[in-house]
Amino acid sequence: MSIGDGLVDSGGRFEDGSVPSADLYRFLRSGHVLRSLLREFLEEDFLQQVCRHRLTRSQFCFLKLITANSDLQVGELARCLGVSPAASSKNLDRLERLGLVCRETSGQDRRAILLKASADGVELVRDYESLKAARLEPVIDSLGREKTEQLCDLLEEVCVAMLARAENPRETCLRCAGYYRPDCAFERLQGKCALRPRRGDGLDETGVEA
Amino acid sequence: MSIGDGLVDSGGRFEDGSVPSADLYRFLRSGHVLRSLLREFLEEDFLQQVCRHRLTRSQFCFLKLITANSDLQVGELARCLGVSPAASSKNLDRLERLGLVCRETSGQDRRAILLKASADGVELVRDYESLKAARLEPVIDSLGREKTEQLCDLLEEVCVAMLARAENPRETCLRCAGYYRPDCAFERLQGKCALRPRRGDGLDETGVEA
DNA sequence: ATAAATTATTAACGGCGTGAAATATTAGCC
DNA sequence: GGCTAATATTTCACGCCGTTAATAATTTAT
Repeated sequence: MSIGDGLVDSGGRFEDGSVPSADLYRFLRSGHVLRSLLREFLEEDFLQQVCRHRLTRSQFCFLKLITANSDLQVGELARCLGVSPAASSKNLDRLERLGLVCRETSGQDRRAILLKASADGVELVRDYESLKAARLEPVIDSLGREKTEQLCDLLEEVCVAMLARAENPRETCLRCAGYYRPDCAFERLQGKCALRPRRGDGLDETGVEA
Repeated sequence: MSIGDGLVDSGGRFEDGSVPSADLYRFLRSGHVLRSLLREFLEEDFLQQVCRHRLTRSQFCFLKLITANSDLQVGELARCLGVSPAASSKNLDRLERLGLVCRETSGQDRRAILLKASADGVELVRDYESLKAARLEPVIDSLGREKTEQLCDLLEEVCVAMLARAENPRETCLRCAGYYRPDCAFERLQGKCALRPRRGDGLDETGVEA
C-alpha cells in the first residue's frame, strides 16, 4: 500500500504570507478524507475480493482501461495513463501472465500490438464495479437525492475552479477515474479525455484515474 | 507518478445486481476528480517547487509526519503510516541522505531511534503548505463562504457514512491527510488519529494521508 | 532505394514495499 | 545475578513499478 499526502503547518508562511484559512482548512480536511476513502477501492485488500490473484492498483488500472477501450495499442495505453511505453509493456506482461489480457499483432501494422481483456479480465472488472457500487449505493441512499445533487453541484464547481488554476495541463485527463460523461466540463478545461470512445464501441460509461 | 483507479462498467452485475445509479455515478465522478486534483499536490512536479532535491511522495509524507510529531520512533512512524519497519527505515535512510531528517538514539532505550526533522526539513514542509494554500485559497474564495460551508457539511456527512461502512478498521487513521481537528468525527468511527499530539507539542494542526 | 520515424521490448537503474533474519538491547522471570 | 523472551532497528533478498536508453522490426517519407 502507499502512503499519504498533505500536512498543514499552521505557522508556516510563504512569500505572500499565505496560511490556510479556516474555510480552506476545513475543505482540505474533508476533501482529503474523501480522497482517502475513494482510494481504498484501489487497494489490494479490496481488489482481492474480486480476484484470486493478488492484483495491484497499477495492474487493475491497466486492465480497466483495456476493458473500457478494446484494441488499444501499447503506446496509446501508456499515453492515456501518463507512463512510459516501457512501463506499459511490463504491466502488460504481468496481466498477460495472470491470464487477464492478451496481446495480438495488428493486421495493419506488424509493429503494433492490440490489447484485449480476456473473459476473466472482463468479469473481474465487472465484479469490481458491482462490488464497489454495492458498497456505496447505501451511502448515497442515506444522503438522499437532494443532498447528493447539492454535493455534486458543489464538488463540480470547486473542481472546475481548481482545474482552471491547474498549472500542468495533461495530454489526457482521466481525473474522473472513468466515470465518464460526454459533456465533460473538465475535458473542456484541460486535456482530452482518454475515455472518450474512439471506435464507437458504445461504451459510454467507463473509467480510470490517471 | 502513479496511475489511476476505478472504472465503471455500466453493464456489469454483481450477485445482487447492483449497478451504479445515476446519483452514485455522478458522485463517483466528481469525487474522483476531486481526489485526483488533491493528489496532484503530492506529485513530484509540485514537490519540486519547494525542494531542490527530487522528493517523492512517500518521502514527503514521512517528512511531514516527522515534522508534525517530533521524536517519533522508527516503529511508531511505520505503524502510523501503515508500512513495515523495514520500509520506514529505508525511507528514513533517504531523507537522512538528503539532510532533511536525523536519527538520534533515545536516552532511555538504546534500541530506540528518535526522529527529528532538520531545519531544512521543517522549512520545506512549511514552504509546501504555504504554496498549497496559495494555490487553493483563491478557489475557496471564488466558491464563497456559504457554499464552502455547505460543501464541507455534505462532504463530512458522506465521509462519515462511508467510514461507518468501511470494513477494514485501521490501527491509525490518517485519512484527513493531517488536517487534524481535536473533535474528529472520523477518529471516533475508526482508528485513533496518528496526528493527535502525543507530547503536548502544541502542534494541533498538522497532517499526512495514510 | 534509402533514411527517418515509429512501435514495442529489454536492460539497467532507483524508489518502494514485503517478510525473514540478524544484531543489540531491555524486560521479565527464576 | 543469570537466563530467556520480547522489542527495536537494520539488512537482505525479492517483486512491483517507474524511468531512460538502447535495440530490433516495421512503416513512412523522401
